[in-house]
Parts: sequence; structure tokens; C-alpha cells
Amino acid sequence: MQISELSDRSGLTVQTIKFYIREELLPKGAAASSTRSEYDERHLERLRLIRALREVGDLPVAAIKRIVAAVDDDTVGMHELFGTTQHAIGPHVLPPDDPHWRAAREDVDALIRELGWRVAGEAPARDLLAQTFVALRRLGFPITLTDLRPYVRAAVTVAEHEIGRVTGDAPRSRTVHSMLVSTVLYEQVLTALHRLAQEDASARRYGSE
Amino acid sequence: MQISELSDRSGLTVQTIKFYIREELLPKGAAASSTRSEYDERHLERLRLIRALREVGDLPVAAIKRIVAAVDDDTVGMHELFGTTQHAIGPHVLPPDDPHWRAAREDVDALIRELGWRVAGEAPARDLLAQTFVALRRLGFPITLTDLRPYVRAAVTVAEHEIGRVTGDAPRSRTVHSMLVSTVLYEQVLTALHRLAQEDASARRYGSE
DNA sequence: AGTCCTGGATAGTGTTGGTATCCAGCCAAG
DNA sequence: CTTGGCTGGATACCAACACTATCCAGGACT
Repeated sequence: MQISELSDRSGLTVQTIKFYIREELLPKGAAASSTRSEYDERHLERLRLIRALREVGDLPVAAIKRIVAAVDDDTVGMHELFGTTQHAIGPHVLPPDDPHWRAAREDVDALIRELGWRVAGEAPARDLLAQTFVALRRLGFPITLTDLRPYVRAAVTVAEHEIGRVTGDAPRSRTVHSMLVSTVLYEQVLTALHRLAQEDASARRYGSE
Repeated sequence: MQISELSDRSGLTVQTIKFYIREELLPKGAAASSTRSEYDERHLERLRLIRALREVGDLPVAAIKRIVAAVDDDTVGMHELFGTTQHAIGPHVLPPDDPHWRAAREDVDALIRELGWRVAGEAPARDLLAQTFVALRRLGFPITLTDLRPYVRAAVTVAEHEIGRVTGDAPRSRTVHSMLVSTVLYEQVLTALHRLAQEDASARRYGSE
């Protein structure tokens, strides 16, 4: 397959594909001559993955690069890939040395301990949650454990469902894709349904007609 | 209050505040002389809101501008503000004229009809969901209604909780803030907890030590 | 009187994610 | 065996975004 066919089938321009090769998101094709390379289904599949992570997951190119590097490394296990992905999707806020921030971060850590969750200490999602706590407090809407309970329950239910979906004796590449799909794409599914459910609830509460 | 005090108390630089005034996110202060203006608590509150929407919600400045315009317009009701916010947060993908896309979008519309949800036909979250469906299919992980059920349940539970939190006989500005907090900030709470719960589930499933 | 701060204007910066061009070198069709 | 189109590879360019830096002259405080 030539690059133009790869372009047609992936829906990305030739320039963009070249760009992804330069950025090492996509391996180059097998050189057939000095001005021609051969691409195969694996390239197409990789492009589909890249496109999903970029367009749906809105991940920066640098994050995708780290993810595909882990995908291509057979020594990386499922749980490690998970951590890599979490680090890649961020957020990449370096927490300011602020007492409010430290307090919020401590609340998050306490919550996770209390729930008995096994989560890496440096997981970026801890910072994301802490950052949100700080903002909520600044706005005069302090968060309470009671407020959090429905979120925790929802998150647990959904997460368990997702990990169950990944499990299976499929080949590694399939399992790996499944994991990325569960974390990155289904996060969007949850977000979208959350927004839609909110609009419905709002319509019920405030809507007249 | 001078602009320097506003800067200190909001944690934003003077330049940034000037920039927000230029961009009409923040009204200018009351001119006290040709080179001095007076700012009050409302300016500070507005800056806190802007900061939360930017840093936590990651909303573009243009979106925040539309939101605060609706906030400041007393004729805009709660549900309208809701719609404005949803449009502002996007996504702003103009759906391609693609049969796969149209099919996915039809699936989304059918799902919403089936659930009996009252959601605007042009709600961007419909497109977000459809876009995700397309990507999932392209990657060979088609979604089924069964897959979706836990997400729907989680979304409904959480959304109901949120709308309940907004309700109350507080002054409009408080209610309006509450609604924005619920939609933009609690979305991040849900996302963060989802990621943390996933990591825990993954650790349980794959973790050795 | 001197120093600092301010509003307002204009210009510049760094990052991100591509696009656009150009150049030979090939390859296949006529 | 030439001609037209496609290629790999390199370089330059671009637009959007969210600030950031400078400059200016006019107050204000000390």
C-alpha cells in the first residue's frame, strides 16, 4: 500500500501522515526504493488509533507518542500501560506551593486511603481532583464527602465494567487497544452522557413547555 | 480596590486582568480618574469564576465570554444558561458529511428518544457521543446498548444529584454560579474519580504486589 | 519633587498541530 | 524511452490561542 492509499483509507492527508511519522507516532513504511515505501494494515490501524486519541480524546501529539511507545514495547504490562496513559493524559499542572492547594491535595489523598483504592501516589488524577477542590472552595462551594458519594459510586461501577471488558485472552495488541479505548474513549462517553443527563434534568426542573 | 490589589487577591497578573477586560470577560472598574479605576468584590468574584472555568474547566476565553454574557443578562433563565454553557463547552466539531457519522448520530438520537430525555436537538454533546461511536466502530469496538447501560445509569444518578444541588431560593447570581460549578467543575470531579477508580480496578486485576 | 501606580494601546512571544513547497528520484503507461 | 504523477525527505510557513512585555502620559501618595 502506498502512502496515498493510506491517506484515503485513514481520512488523513498525506502531509499529516508524514508529520506523524516525523513525530514518531507512526513507524515509517518498509522502504521499497529510495522514493517509495510500503505500508500495511498495521499502519492503518495505528492511524485509526492516533486519530481516535487526537480527535475524540483530544490528546496532544506528545502524549500519543508516549502512549504508542508503550504500546509497542512488549515488556510493558497492562497495568503499566495504564499508568503511562494516565500520565500522558494529564493534567500537567505543577501544583503551586500554596497552603490551600496542599490542604486540598491532602483531602484527596485521605479520600483515596479511606476508599482503600490502590492508586499511584503521583497519579495526575489526584492533582486534577485537588485542583477542582481548590477552585470549588474559592468560589464558596466547598465540597463535602456527602457530595462526593454519588460520584464515587458512579465511578466505581463504570470502572469495574470497563476493566471487565478489557479482560480476555485476546492477543496483546487487541487487549492494549481495548484498554486505551476504555480509558480514553469511554471517558468521553461518560462525559457526553453526563452532559445529556444534566440537560434532561435541567429541562425537567426548569423547562416549562 | 486598585487593580494591583485585585491582582494579589485573585492570583492573576495585572496584565492578565487587563487582557480579560479587553476581551470582555470582566467589566471595567468604575473610573475614579483618567488613570485610576475602582474595583469591588464583584470583580474579584468574577475573576475567581473565570479562573475556575479556564484552569479547571479548560474552557477557551471565547467560551467564557459567552458564558459570562449570559450570566450578566438577567433575562436569561436557568435552563437557557444551561444551553449556553453546553454550547460554549463544545465540542465544536462540524460533523463531516459521512455516512458512518450520520448513522452514529442517528443512533445517538434514537438512544435519547428511547430514554425519553428532553435534550435540545442541536446539543453539542450529541455530536460528542456520535463522534465517539464512530471512532469506536472504526477501531473494531462497536458499542452496544448493553455496554451503555451502566454509563446511562451513572450519568442519570449524578446529574439528578447536581440539579438538586442547584435548586434553592438563593439570589440569582448564587444560583447561576452554582449551575456553572455543577456543570463545569463537577464534570472534572467525575472525570478524576473515574480515572482513579479505573486505576484501582486495574491494580486489582493486574497488580501483583 | 520625586517615585510609583494606572489605563490604554500596541506589539511580541511560545506552543501546538498541522500545511505548503520544493526537490530529486523513481515507476508505470503510452 | 519519455512523460506525468507519485514519492521520501527537508524546510519553511501558518493560524489560533492565551497571554506577556513595553510604552506612554497622567495622576496620586509621600
